[in-house]
Amino acid sequence: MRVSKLFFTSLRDNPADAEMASHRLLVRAGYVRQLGAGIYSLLPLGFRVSQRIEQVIREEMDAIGGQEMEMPVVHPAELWKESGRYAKIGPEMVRFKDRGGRDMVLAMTHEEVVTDLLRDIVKSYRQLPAIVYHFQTKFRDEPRARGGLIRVREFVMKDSYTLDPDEAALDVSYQAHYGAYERIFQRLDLEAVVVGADVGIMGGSLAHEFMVLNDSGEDTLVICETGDYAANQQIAMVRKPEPPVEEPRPTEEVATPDAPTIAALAQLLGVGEDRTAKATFFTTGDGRLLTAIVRGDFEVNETKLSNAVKAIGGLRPAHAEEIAAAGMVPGYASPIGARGSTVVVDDLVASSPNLVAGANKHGYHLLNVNVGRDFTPDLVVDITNARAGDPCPNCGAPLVLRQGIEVGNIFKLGTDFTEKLGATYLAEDGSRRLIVMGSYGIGLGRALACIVEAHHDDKGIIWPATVAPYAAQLVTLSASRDPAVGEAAEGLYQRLTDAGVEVLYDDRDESPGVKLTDAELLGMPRIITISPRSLAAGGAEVTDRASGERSVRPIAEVEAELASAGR
RNA sequence: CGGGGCGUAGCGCAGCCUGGUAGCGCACCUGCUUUGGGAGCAGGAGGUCGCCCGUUCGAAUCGGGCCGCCCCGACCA
Repeated sequence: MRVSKLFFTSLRDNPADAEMASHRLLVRAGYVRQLGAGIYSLLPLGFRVSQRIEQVIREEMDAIGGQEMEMPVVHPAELWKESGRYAKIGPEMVRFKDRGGRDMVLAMTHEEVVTDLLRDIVKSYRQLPAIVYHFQTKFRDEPRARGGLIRVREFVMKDSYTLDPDEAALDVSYQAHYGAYERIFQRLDLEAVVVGADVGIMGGSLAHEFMVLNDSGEDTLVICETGDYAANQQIAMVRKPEPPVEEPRPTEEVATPDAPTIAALAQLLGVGEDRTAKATFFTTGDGRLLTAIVRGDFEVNETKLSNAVKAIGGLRPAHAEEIAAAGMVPGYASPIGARGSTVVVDDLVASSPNLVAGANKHGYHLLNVNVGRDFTPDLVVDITNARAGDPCPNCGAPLVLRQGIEVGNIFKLGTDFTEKLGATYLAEDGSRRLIVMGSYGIGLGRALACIVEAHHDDKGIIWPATVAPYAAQLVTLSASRDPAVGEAAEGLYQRLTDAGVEVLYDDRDESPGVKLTDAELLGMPRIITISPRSLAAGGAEVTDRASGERSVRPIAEVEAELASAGR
C-alpha cells in the first residue's frame, strides 16, 4: 500500500479529548476516528489490525473445535423476555419497535440467540459437545464511555458458546477455552492475568476474567504475589481476622454525641474500629431496602451484597427517608428494633462478640451488641471488600491491589438459559436433559487498544509483528533529488508485493522529518529507509522499531529477509 | 444520574469579561526553492462561531432553553 493513496491522515497535535496513550496514538496515527460517545470507526489501518487479531482468535478457536457462524445484531425482544433478561437488564440495552410495532432490541450478547438455535438444531446427545462462535457487533448503552477504545458502547466481540451434555463435559470445554485464551493473549503479546470473577448478568456458576494490568484499568484486582490467588475485587475473599473470644455481655446504651462515623465513634469510646458494627443501606432496583452490616474496619462490597440478596436491577445507596421509614437513624443505625429491611450481616460480624452498634436514637450507641442475641439477620454471608494488605485466603500472605482491563472472560452458564428457553436433548438412555452451556468473550477493539497500551513509546505505536497492519514501512528520503532512490524503492516495493509481503510504502514527497516521524508514529515493526545516503552506504537502512537498532544492508538482503519472515 | 469542563476552519487554539470587519499555528491547493528528523518564500481555498428563542440598531460575545463531547464519581459481562 502506498501512503500517498492510503485513506488516513496523521495528526501533528494530540486530540484534546484523548487521555489514554492508546486513544491518543490510535487517533493521531490515523487508525481510528470517533463518531459519537463510545462509537468509533476503524480506518483502514485500524481495520487491518483488527482483522489480524480476529485471525489469531479464529485459529485458536478452530483449534479447539470451534465452528464459526454469524448471528444477528437485531433481536426480537420476545427472546429476551423468555430468558428473563429483558426485565433484568436496565437501560444499557437499546430497545425499539420495528414498523410493525414489535419490540426489538440490539444485541448486547448472544446467549439467547444461540439457545434459540439449540431448540431447533440439537436433538440428540450425538450432536454434543459442540462449540460455536462468531465475531459480531454488540451494543451496550453504557452510562459512560471512556478511554478511547477501552470502554465503548458499540464494539465487535468474539463470543463463543460451548454446548455440552453435562457438567463434566462443560468442565472440559471450559478448560479448552481457558487454554485457548492463554494462547491467544500470548500470541497477541498481551500479558493477561487470570482472575476469578463475578458472573454478573450472565448468571452461572463460575467465571474467570483475563485481565491486562494497566494503571488506567477500571477493574481492581486482588492478587496474592505468591501466585496462589487472584480475583476481581468484586468477588475477592480474604482470610478474616480471628474475633476475640469473650462471653457476651449485657447491652448498654451510651451517649455518643457527634459520632455519626465509625472513626469518630471509635475515638470517642476509645475502642478499635474492629470492635464496632457498621450499618450501610442500599435499595435494590426493585425497591427492597437492604441493611448491610460489616465490621467497622471493613467496607461493604456491593457486588457480593447484590449477589447475596439476588438483587434485581442492581443496588444504589438508600435515601435517608427510606432508612428512616424502616425505623433506623442514619449515623446511629442498627437493625435492633428496626423492621422492613433485609438484614445482611457479614460473617465476621456474626462471630465477633460485644460490638458497638447504633441505638437508632440520635447521639446514642449500644455497647455489647451480639448478633443472634440482639437481632436476627436475614442472611449471614461474606460481604466485605478486600483491601490491600489483607491476608490471602489461601496462604495468608498480604494481598496487593492492581488495576486491570478486562480483555476476555469465560463463564460457566450451566443450564440457566437452556432451562428458561427449553433447549433439551435426548440422552443415550432415552431421558430428556438440558443442554449445559458456557459463554466466552473477547472484545477485539479493547484487545487492540490494550496492545497499544502495552506496546508504545513517546514516538508512537510499536506493533508486535503478529498484529502489525504491515510487516514494514518503506520510506524514501530525498527521492526527488536522486532518481535512483525512487527506482530502488519502487523496485523493492514491487518485488515484495509480488512475493506477498505486505509493506506500507511512503512514496510521498514530504520532508524527511515528516516521513520518519510518521513511520515511528504508525509503528510498523521495521522501517526501511532508502535515500541517497543509504544507497551510497550500500543499500537500505533497516530500523527495528522496538529496539531502535539500525543497519544499512544490501537491498537484496533486506528483500530476502522480509520475504522469509512471511508477511 | 451527581460534580466539573468544553463546543469558533480537518487538528490544536485565541477572540467572549467590556456587543460593531471572525483570527492564529499546523494541515490543505498553486508556483518556485529546499530535502536524513515535523523546511522557506509568494499566492490561494476553507467557518450556519453546536442548535433554538430572547435582549439589542447590531450577538461568536449578553440572557434563557436544548443538544453534543470530555473528565471525576455512581454504574458496568
